[in-house]
Amino acid sequence: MRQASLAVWNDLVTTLATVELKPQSYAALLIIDTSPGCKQQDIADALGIARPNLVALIDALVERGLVERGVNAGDRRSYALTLTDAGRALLDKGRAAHQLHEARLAEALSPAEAAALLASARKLVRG
Amino acid sequence: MRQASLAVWNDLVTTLATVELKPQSYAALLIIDTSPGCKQQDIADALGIARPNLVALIDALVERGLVERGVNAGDRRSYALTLTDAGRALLDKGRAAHQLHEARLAEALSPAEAAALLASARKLVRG
DNA sequence: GTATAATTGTTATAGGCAATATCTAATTGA
DNA sequence: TCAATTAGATATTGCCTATAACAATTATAC
Repeated sequence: MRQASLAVWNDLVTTLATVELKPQSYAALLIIDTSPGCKQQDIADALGIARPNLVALIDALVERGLVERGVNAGDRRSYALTLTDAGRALLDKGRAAHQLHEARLAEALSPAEAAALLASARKLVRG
Repeated sequence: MRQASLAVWNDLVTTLATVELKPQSYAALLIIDTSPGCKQQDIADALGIARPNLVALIDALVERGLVERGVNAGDRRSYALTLTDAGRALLDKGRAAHQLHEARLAEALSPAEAAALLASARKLVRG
């Protein structure tokens, strides 16, 4: 099971790499797109990593002109993260790559199998 | 799915920790018990890790008096790894912990679900 | 209303795990 | 016999994550 998870993960990594994204960068873009103006902390929580390790990740996205650290009027401690046009464009490419990855999984597993797998996975996460 | 794999893995880690074993140490003991006199390389291959990283692992097991590096008459380059009595005793405790872990999984998943999960996992590893 | 606590982002640092390069000793094979 | 291969070991590197400590800002308690 661990091997399977790793195999799927590696496929996702290589697929996203075609658009110069890592799973974490892609996930961060997705979150910022869904919740514009969110804080870095929100992303760290969603990704399940510690705050310090997020700084470099966001740094890289800002440096590539994909994300902007705007000022948050209500709380000047935190940034209001938003996607740039370039960020939205790359996110679309990332989504396409992601779908490619999912399609590859669909070749290996029938829809019923995939659904059962996800259901079992969820039970294991809870339990 | 990645989260599920991680959750299961973490449960195994903490369960084995109660007998002072890591998954890799436990696996190494299992392999040596199954194939007494095997080489370090065999274990590295089985564990899927590089040879240099195995040295410290075996070092630790030898230092704890669980494993012995015997001479291999036929090939003096390699060691003939064997379990000591203490190693066999701890391996038994490890097996008990492992079964506890499996029992905990069985609470979350029915036998049919578990079988389906494993079948899907195998397909994904191949594909 | 001020003092204390908590939060946000940041830096520096350390630990765990895996990979590569290189070395010695020993074995195999042309 | 000499070159190539193999086993183990050491050193080094990189990647990812976690912790500690800090400045700035906000929230809470008294």
